[in-house]
Amino acid sequence: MFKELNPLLHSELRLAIMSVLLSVESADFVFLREQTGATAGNLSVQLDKLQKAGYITIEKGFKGKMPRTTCCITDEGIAAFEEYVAALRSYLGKRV
Amino acid sequence: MFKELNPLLHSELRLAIMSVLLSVESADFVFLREQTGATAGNLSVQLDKLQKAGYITIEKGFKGKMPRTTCCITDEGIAAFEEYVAALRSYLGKRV
DNA sequence: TAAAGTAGTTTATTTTATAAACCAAATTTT
DNA sequence: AAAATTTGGTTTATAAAATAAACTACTTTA
Repeated sequence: MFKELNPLLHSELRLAIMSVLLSVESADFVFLREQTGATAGNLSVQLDKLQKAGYITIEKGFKGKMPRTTCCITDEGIAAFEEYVAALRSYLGKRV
Repeated sequence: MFKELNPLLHSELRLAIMSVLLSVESADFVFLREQTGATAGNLSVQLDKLQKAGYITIEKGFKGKMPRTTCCITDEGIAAFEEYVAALRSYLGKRV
């Protein structure tokens, strides 16, 4: 009847992160913080979880002298997102 | 950018409960347990939360000698559900 | 009448989300 | 050139949630 909702994606902030990354191919920490409105601490934790799941990649480098963290969604992440949306449909019926 | 997801509805089981109640007008405890696959304990707790939020009504009576708990969605519950779906769209883009 | 089943509730445990505190380096102010 | 502030984060602590396990009360069946 109802499909299971991937608990890693069924989180407001992680869903927002994935949503941003789906639309931009690459986003840095500050951009993600602005777009999602999250606190830096929360963002840091959730990015880590997404990376550990293999849904995003995180690269740390420098822009000039300042640290810069760049995130990209992976193919696996895209697939997981699509599956999450498909699962959601089983709850929302024709509404979506 | 992203709309807030009502935390009361952003829960797999509570969303499933609401989804069932939207489609049937009235459902008893056992039916909800079967449809959602939830344990009785979890279902009991989540029904309570939905009732306290005013999203469903719960009536307790008897079917013969056995207790029977009947649940209905309220207008407020329907409205909250619709709003939740609208908020979800901001995360899912054209996918829904 | 003892065992098993039904319909749930309550309580305890584990997970999760979030915020607060912190750190290191860079920049700005005095 | 110190001192204070800002930037870009991470780590740790706390609050909230989900879930399971244990329990209650009653009924049915053997």
